[in-house]
Amino acid sequence: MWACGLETHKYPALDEGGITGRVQIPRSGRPTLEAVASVAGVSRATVSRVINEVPTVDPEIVETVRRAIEETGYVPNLAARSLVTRRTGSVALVVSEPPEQRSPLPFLERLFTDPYVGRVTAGAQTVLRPRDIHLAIIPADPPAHDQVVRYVRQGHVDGVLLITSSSADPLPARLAALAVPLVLSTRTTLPGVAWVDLDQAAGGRLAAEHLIGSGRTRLAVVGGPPDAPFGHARLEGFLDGVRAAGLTEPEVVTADFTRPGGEAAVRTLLAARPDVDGVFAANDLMADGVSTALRTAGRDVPRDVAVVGFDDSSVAAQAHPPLTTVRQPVEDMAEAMARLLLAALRQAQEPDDGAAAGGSETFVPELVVRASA
Amino acid sequence: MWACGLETHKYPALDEGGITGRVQIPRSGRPTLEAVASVAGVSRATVSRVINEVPTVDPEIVETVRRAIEETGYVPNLAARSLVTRRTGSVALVVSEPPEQRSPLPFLERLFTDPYVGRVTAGAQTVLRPRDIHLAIIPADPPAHDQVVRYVRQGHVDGVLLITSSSADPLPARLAALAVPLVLSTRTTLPGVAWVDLDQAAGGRLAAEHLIGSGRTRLAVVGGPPDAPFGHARLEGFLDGVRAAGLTEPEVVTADFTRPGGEAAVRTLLAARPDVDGVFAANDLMADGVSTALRTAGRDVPRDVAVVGFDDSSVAAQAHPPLTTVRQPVEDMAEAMARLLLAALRQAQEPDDGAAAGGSETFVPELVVRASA
DNA sequence: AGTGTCCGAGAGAGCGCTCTCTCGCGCTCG
DNA sequence: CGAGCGCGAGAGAGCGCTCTCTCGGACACT
Repeated sequence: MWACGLETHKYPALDEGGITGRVQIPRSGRPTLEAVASVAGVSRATVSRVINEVPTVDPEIVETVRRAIEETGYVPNLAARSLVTRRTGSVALVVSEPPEQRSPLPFLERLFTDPYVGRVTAGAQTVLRPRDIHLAIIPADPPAHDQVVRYVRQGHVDGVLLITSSSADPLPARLAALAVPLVLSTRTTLPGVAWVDLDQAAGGRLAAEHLIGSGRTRLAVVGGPPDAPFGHARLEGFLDGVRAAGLTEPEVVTADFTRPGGEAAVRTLLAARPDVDGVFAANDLMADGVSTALRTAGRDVPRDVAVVGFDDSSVAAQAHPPLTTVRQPVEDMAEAMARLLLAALRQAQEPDDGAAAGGSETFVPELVVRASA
Repeated sequence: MWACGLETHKYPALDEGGITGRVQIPRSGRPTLEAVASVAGVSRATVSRVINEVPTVDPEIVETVRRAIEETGYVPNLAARSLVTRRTGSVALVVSEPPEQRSPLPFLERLFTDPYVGRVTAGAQTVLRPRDIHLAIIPADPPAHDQVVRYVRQGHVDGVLLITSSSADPLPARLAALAVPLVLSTRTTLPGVAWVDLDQAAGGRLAAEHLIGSGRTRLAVVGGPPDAPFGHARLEGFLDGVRAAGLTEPEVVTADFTRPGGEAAVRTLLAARPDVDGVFAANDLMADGVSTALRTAGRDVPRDVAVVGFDDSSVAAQAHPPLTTVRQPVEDMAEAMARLLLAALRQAQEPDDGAAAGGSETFVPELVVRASA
C-alpha cells in the first residue's frame, strides 16, 4: 500500500530532471511540494517559501514556482502543514444550547429560525474572511457537547467563538479548560476568556423609559428563561426604569425566546392583568408573538397596548405593525468577538508577554422607534 | 525551538522506565502517543491499536493503556492522524447561495430564518453523530465560494453535503470537480454526484387537487425565483393539476421564499385578480406572508381565500391560521443524504469495484391539512 | 588580490501518528 | 520431542509539510 517498493524504500529513486522533469505520483494522487519543486527545478524549501510568501526569494524564482504550482494544480495539504505549524486556519462558531431548555421547538429549528445567529455569522465573517480564516458553524445541543469538545480538542480549529444564552451552560467552562483561544458572547468570569456583551440593563431601561414616556402606566414584561443571564439583566433594567418612574411593579411572564412562546405568554398575561397597556418583550421574536396574540385577543397595537421588543433583528421591521425595539448591534459585537479571537490566536502562537489575555468589550444599545410603541 | 537538543537530535534519550516512567514533554505541551506508551510500558504501535480498537490486543494490555491514556490526558492529534489516514472524521454541510439572488434580506439572515437548514442539520446529525463524524455548517454566499472551495480542497473535511436552490449555481460543479465525496439536495446530472430530491411536481399536484377538491376555482400561485429548479417543478405540478381539472390558468407571481416576499406578492396578485379564492405558495414562509397580507387586505383565510403552503416546516403549524401544506420529509431526506455521503466516503477509501457512485433517492410528498385551506 | 560579509537557496530533521513487516512466544501436531 | 503454526507486540518507515542550519557565490572592504 505504501508508495515505495520493498527494495528501494529507503531512498526512492529521485527524479533528477530539471525544469521539465516529472516526478513520481504520491499516494494521494495529488501533487506534493516535491512535485512542484521538481517541475520548477528548485528545492522543496523554496516552493514552501513562495507559498508562504517569504520575501527573501528571488522574484524570478517566485514566478517560475508560481507557474509550476499552476501547472501541477498543487494544493497544500492541510494535515501536513498543521502538523508542523499547529494551526489550521479555521475557527468554529459554536452555538450552544444550555441543558434543560424547555422549549417545545427542537434546538436546531430554533437556531435556524432566530436571525441572531445569522447576524453573528455575518459580523464574524467581515473580520475573518479578509484574513482568509474559515468559519465553521457547530450547533451544540447538550447531547452533542461531548462531540464538540472532542472536535475542538482534536485540533480541528484554532479557536472558538461561543454563543450561549445560559449561565447554567457547562460548555463554556469545558472549552475554556482546553486552553484553546475562546471568546464568549456573554460576560463571563472564566479566567483567560475574552467576551463581548451588551449593556443589557441599559437596554431594558430604554424600553421602560420609552413606554412610560408615551404615557403607558400598566406595564408588563415577557422575559426570557430565568437562566439566561442577559434576559435577566434586560428585565432588571426595565424594572429599574419602571421603579424610577414610581409606577407599580409590572407583571412578569417568562417565555422561551420564540414567537409561539410570546403568544402563549400573552394569554397568561391578559388573564392576570387585562388592563395592561404596555409590554416589553425580551427579544423581537417574542415581541412579534405578543403583538400577534394581542391583536387576536382584540387589542389594537399600539393604540390599546404598546409593544417594545429587543434586538432589532429582521423580524422587527417585518412585523405588523413594525416593532419599536432596542437595537443590539449584533454584527458589530460579532466583529469585536472575531477581533478578540484573532488577538488571542496571535497570543497563543507567540506568548511574548505573560497572560495578557482578555480585553473584553461592552456595547451600548439604542432605541429604534417604529409603529408598535 | 525543536524539542531535541543539538547534540542528541538523532536519538533523543529514550526513557527506559516501565509503568511508572515519565517521558519528555513534546513541543506542543500535550502528551503524545509516545508518552502514553512509555507510561503504559508498551510500544507506540500498541497504544495506537488500543485507540483504534484493533481487536487483537490482549485485554489486560488494553486496560493498562486505557489507564495510561486517562492518566496522561492524551488526545490524538488530528493533523498527524489525518496526514497518514487521509481522513478527518468530519464533513461539511455547505449551504450555497446562488449568484444574483435578488432578495432584499442578506443571505445569512435568510439562511437563519428559514427552518429548512435546521431540519437538514437535524436529519444529517441522526446519521453522523452515532458514527462520531463531525458536521460543520458552512454558509456560502457567492463571494465566499472561492474560500469554500479552498476549504474543501485543503482537506478540512472528508465529504460535503451541499444544499443549493438554483440550477444556475456554479458551486456544485466546482465541488464535484474536486472529486470529493458529494451529495446534493437537488436532482443533478453531474457525473458521480449522488443526490436526494422530492417529487416536487407531485407536491404541486397535491396542492392543486386539495384546493380544487374544496371547491376553489379562481386559483393563483406564489412561486419561487425562476432559477430555483424545485420551485419550478412545484409550479408545473400545480399547473398540471389545475389543467387536469379543466380550470382556467392560475395567476402566477414570483417571490423570494421569504415572508415579506409572500406579502408583497399578494399585493401584485390582488391587483391582477381580486376575485382569487385559492393560493398555493411554494414554501411555508411565503404562505404565511400570503395569509397575513390577505387578512390585512380584508380577506378571511380560509373562508374567502384558501392558502396552501409547501414544506410543513415549523412555521406552518405556528401560523394563523395554521397552514395546510405539502409535507416535505426534510429530516428523512437529510438522513438519506448523509447515508449516501457515508457510502461515497467508504467508496473513496477503498475503491473495490469501479465507479459504483451515485445511488440517489426521490421522496414522495404528502398533504397535511390544517386550517388555512 | 585576499578576505570578510551578506544574501538567498538547499539539505534534512522532525511534527505525531498509522501501518506493514518482523519476530518471539506458546501451542498443536507429526 | 522437534518442527510448524498462529497470535500478538515491537520496530521503524513514511505521510507532506515547515523551518533551522548550512553553504555557495556575489559583492565590498582592507
